[in-house]
Amino acid sequence: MNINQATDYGFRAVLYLAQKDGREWTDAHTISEHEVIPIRFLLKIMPNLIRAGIVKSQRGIGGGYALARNPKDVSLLDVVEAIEGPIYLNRCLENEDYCSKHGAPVCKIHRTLEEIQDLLSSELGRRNFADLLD
Amino acid sequence: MNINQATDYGFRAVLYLAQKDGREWTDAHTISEHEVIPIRFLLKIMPNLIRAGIVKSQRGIGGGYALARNPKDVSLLDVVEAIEGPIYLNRCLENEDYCSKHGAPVCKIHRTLEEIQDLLSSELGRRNFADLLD
DNA sequence: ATTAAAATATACTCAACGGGTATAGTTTTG
DNA sequence: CAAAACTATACCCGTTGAGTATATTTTAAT
Repeated sequence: MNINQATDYGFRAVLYLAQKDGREWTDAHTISEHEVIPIRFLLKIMPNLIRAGIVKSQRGIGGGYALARNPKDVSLLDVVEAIEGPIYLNRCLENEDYCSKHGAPVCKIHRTLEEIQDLLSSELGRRNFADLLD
Repeated sequence: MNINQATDYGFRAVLYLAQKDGREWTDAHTISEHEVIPIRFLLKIMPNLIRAGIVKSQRGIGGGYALARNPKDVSLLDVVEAIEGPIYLNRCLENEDYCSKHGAPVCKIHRTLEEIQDLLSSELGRRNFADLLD
């Protein structure tokens, strides 16, 4: 029950870019050094943030990455979902077929976990990267 | 970011026993059939619940499992922790050494995740198995 | 046009974990 | 003592996590 390392690196990369406030390109090497992230791993993670519209990139000399949106419009949930996909506390909340009692009218455990999952999502959605800037 | 299958089975086994309200022993075979849990896997999971003091067992003819406490005194968190161990949203919340920026005075991301983790724990702690009984 | 600096795409590795199964043993009661 | 139960330990095997390697493409400066 936790976020993975890639997501943790993603948080830190986004926070680092948020400090620049979209003014300039920052290359992977710089992010990697400041945030202590293995560079090849970082380079694999970044495209996920780009596909999610959180970050933009520029190739070639002088290129790098920058935030694509205002820090206050990027939530922790955005980053988690960009890297790990949607959050499901229990796999039966992803697909009912996973429930071995599948067909049982409504599972009380299932519903309770769903409530907690919704709470978790909304809490991650409330925190944005502007709040995280000192 | 989810609970594992063993924990889901654990929830269901405990809920099933809660319905019996500690009055009698229920053997693994019966739980396995009613809750559609592979019996050998169930037999591996149960000792975790026993070590946590949630369930008690009796060997021999007529034996089986029963709740060791009142259903209202068993929370979802109790079962999660019995089977998966403590909840850590991020591994740096388990041990600071996992933070590659280890030594950074205080990480804002770390602190925010901790808040959310505490919320999640308390929410899982609030729901007990008496509530889950129809 | 060429070169160098960047990101991108794809594939690979390797250990750990998830989800189970198998075998052998112990306790209890009849 | 035999049968019914739980217990302990060890194995299996596919997937995921975390990261590395190689080759390619885009871009800007010269």
